[in-house]
Amino acid sequence: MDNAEQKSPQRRRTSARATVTIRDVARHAGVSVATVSRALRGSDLVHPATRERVDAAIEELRFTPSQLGRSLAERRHAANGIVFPDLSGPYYADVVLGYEEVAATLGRSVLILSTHNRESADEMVLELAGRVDGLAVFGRTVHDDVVAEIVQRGVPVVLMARTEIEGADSVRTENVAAAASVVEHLLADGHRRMSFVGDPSDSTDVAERWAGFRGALAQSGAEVPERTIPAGFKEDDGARVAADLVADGLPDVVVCANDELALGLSVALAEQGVQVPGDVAVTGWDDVMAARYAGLTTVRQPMREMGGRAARMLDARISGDRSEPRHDVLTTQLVVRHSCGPHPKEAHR
Amino acid sequence: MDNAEQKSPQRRRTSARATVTIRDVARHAGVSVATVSRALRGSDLVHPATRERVDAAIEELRFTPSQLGRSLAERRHAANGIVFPDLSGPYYADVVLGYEEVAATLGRSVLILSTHNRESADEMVLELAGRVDGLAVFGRTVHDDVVAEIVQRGVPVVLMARTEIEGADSVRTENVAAAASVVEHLLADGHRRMSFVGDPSDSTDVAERWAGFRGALAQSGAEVPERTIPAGFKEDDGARVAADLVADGLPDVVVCANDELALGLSVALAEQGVQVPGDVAVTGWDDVMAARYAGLTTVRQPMREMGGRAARMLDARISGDRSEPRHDVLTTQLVVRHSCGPHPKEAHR
DNA sequence: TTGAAAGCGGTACCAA
DNA sequence: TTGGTACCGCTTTCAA
Repeated sequence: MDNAEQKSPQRRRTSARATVTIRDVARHAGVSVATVSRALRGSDLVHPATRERVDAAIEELRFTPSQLGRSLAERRHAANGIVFPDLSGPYYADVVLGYEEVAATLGRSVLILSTHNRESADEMVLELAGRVDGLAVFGRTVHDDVVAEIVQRGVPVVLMARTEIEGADSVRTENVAAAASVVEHLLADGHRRMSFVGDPSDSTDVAERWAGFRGALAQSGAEVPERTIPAGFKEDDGARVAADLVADGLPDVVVCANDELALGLSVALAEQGVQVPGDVAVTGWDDVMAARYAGLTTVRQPMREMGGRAARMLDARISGDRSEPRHDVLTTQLVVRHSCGPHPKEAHR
Repeated sequence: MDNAEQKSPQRRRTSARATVTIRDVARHAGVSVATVSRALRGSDLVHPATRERVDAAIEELRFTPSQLGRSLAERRHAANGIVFPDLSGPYYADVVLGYEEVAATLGRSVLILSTHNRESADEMVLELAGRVDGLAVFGRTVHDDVVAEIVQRGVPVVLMARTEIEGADSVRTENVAAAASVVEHLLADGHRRMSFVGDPSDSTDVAERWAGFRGALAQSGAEVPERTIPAGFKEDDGARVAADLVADGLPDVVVCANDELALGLSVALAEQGVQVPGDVAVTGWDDVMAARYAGLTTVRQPMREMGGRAARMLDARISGDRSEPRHDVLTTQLVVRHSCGPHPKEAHR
């Protein structure tokens, strides 16, 4: 009894406590915290009458259990993370949408992190990994060893649009065959001289698209460009390419690594009096909303599904339903629009 | 002494502990947890030699401090939340981008929640509120009383694109004057009969746009429609409106509550042989990427800045730098493009 | 059915 | 400079 007295030689730091805790509820209801906890969890080891008293106390005190205390005790965060290079652009937003949607359904909150090109990206990701039960990592936002470190800590990781890493799941979209189908379509339309805009060292996706592009051209006997025209993923990058293209002489087609690039390029070309597709055909990748309105031929990717799939894969790992890694590849689809119209020479025949 | 013995009548549940704790590090380094904690926090009350031993132990054990333990002790989450009706569409993505960017800079993680139209939205938001130090809430995703409840719990809230609530900060964009400038521009182009598509009861933004629209028309002496043509915010909603519009007779202009609506409407009209802007002019709102490529006249809103602003407002409240609520209104800008070309009659003069 | 108490993994006060 | 230890708020044995 005097034990209780001895127990608090140290005062509470704040005399007026802001938050109502489970202990307050227990005291108010005249029961132990264990009972309150049980009532909270809906355990059937609580007498109905007792439960009523507890509920009343909870109501009266406007008590909300602390997620922190709960998580610490349960040793789980009930939250997943997702890491992006950059949330701008329509592409990532859709993936996050799918991810969040599924995660929410599974009772998990979602923490997002955009690494931009911050120096501190690695640390930020490691920090994030300490706040979640599972982590989705997009593209080359994080170094391989950081991912490995996270996996080793026991946090399930699913990689999106990135080459596989030991111990981590992955979801990607099909690129090689899609690139080939783009090339084949263009060839059928009479186009021959094709350039590829994008930087294969930027991402696995671009590398695969470039490989598929070259492969299909080689197989058809058409001229295969030595290298890509390097560029980022933004409209501005496309605009910059346009200038060089006009100066160096136009090919029949410019296959771009993504839609924003293709759209920026097209606009810049038009400003310089180059007609699309009349003078040069242009294709993109992703099928973002603007591509539809710009009439851009592109490859549609199931972004939202990719996000959802990632969330589900993580859930399976977290809940222990699956332990072997899994690697999914989602199919993509060529969407032919106006920007790749038949080559003039072909059309004249 | 025997006290220590008595202290563990209860075994650890897991014999092989997965996670390395601060106690392990302390033991390994031959110091107390207090010292490890100090070393961790970079306190200068640690002897260099001691610090070295601690660092070595941390390194060797690959110790990472638990965010949960830390948060519980520090009584702060170091995380902010943001609540959306729906993350789809380019609009919200940009706001999140700005929010995350600033929050990350301020050392806070970001939890996102899309309420969609889930029944359980209120509970989900309340749950989220328990995981963060501050919360940004978008539009009418959450009932007023839920917001009030969260504010009362002491969690700073900033409302975005929503009418003010006692005790919460807010960031909005200017709507009334912008709507008036749209109308004035259209009037100057010779358009007279204007319809407004959107549901004012959907959001504060739409209500204000509708009010500005009516006000400007009334002031000009032009015909003021009795009511809006109700519609949601998606392309599909626009398409549905198109059918009715054609059946009921076209006005000179259709002013839409957002871009997606306007774009969906335009496409559907074109499919029915109605020319934009020849037969009817169309305007949108937001200036999303697709609007540029579709040549849609619209009102540009600083979405990204709105997100960033919200994050900063929360930070000020959380850190106690400010206690009185603040309400920011961001300026918007009319962007004239092809879709609202001069009215035919006007053009012929 | 209930309660006491030992965690979960840190932080920070107090005393040494 | 350090160590001991009482928290932070909740969950879950174990015993009654």
